[in-house]
Amino acid sequence: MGAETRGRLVATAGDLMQASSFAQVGVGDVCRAAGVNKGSLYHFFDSKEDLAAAVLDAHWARMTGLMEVTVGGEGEPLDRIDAFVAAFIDTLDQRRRELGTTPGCPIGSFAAEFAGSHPSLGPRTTHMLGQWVTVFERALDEARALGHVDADLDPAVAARSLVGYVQGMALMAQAMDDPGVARSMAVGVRPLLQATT
Amino acid sequence: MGAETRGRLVATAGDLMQASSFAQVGVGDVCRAAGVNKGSLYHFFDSKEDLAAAVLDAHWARMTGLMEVTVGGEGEPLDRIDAFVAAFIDTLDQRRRELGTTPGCPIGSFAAEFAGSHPSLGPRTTHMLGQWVTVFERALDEARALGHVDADLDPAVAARSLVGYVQGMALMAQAMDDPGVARSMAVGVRPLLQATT
DNA sequence: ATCAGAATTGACCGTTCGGTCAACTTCACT
DNA sequence: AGTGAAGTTGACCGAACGGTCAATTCTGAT
Repeated sequence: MGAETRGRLVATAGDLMQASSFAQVGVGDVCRAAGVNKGSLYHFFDSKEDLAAAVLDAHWARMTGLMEVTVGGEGEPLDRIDAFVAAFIDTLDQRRRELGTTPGCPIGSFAAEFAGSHPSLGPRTTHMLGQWVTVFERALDEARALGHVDADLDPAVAARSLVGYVQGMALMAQAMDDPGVARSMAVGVRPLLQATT
Repeated sequence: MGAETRGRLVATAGDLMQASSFAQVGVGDVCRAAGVNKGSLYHFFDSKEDLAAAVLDAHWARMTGLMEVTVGGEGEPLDRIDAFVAAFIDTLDQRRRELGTTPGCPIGSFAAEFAGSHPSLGPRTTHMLGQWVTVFERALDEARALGHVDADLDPAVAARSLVGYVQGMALMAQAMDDPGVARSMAVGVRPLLQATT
């Protein structure tokens, strides 16, 4: 079945691109690493850009899955946000073991590479970050109704700040090649949200 | 004098690379935009990597300059940190006007692109981020001595969190192509530092 | 005025890139 | 068993890449 080949291509390309970047990884590299010929790759994908879009979607699917079981789970909203951050850092750890180097946030890295320069991939990442903000925003609405955060807090702004902070955590961990850096930064989440409990 | 040509090459390469990325910008692009022949570029720089190192140093020089007049200035330490953040966002605004698109943090963007994949540029960016953290850390030491932040606060961790947060601010602003996003996130700086005043 | 070295030119090189293609094999379905 | 689509192969293409180089011009010190 070709679906398996396609999946292997997406997974391999995702690994390579997360370990370095979209531009640094050639389609030849992906094919070699995946054990697939170039013609096959272009049977499944129209272009390198199309492959990158599939990679991005795969990353985003994993991210939304992570959000569902944490932010969308049970318990108090701020605890659920904490749970997401912890789980996110765990994936950093896991990916570091798989890739041999600490990656950044797959969404954020693509966003930084494509923003303002790539006409289709850039907006796609921007939209994902926007959805991400919305998920946090809903949890913060809930927390505000419960009085768990300061009443003056603007959930929309705070949610955006939180996504940004997570991006910064990932970037610092990537630069230092140590997920522990992100873990130490996690204590800043609650203060950032002006939690009152 | 050749120094001017060299400077124009660094400035042009800096603009192009900040608007997209190192890998996306070819030396031919840089030469064309700078009005310089390729041979001249290789008279001043050993390689594209060498050029990128010069670009990075130029960015870092501007950043340290910004830090000196803000964090290293007069007044209370937390106010000086606020001043830096405000000035940093101003440069985002200014660069957006110059480049036509909102850039990320020049240091952070390079760090994300090179970390773990480029043997000389990666560590260089990491070192810069480390120095950046140290500057904040000293200001936070001062703030702690003055009782302006919670006594339990670990200045080293908080300083790293702050640099990360600034990176996240820049990334979000870049993705949304709106420095206003970063400006709205600035209100999170004080809470992040657990300021008590 | 001279001359050495810096700066500049633009053609050129080998490689790698993203992408194409016609031919071949495998698979699902009747 | 037969058939058409899906999947696979590997050679191939033009363009763009980073980088080189011999030749030429500019420049500042003597």
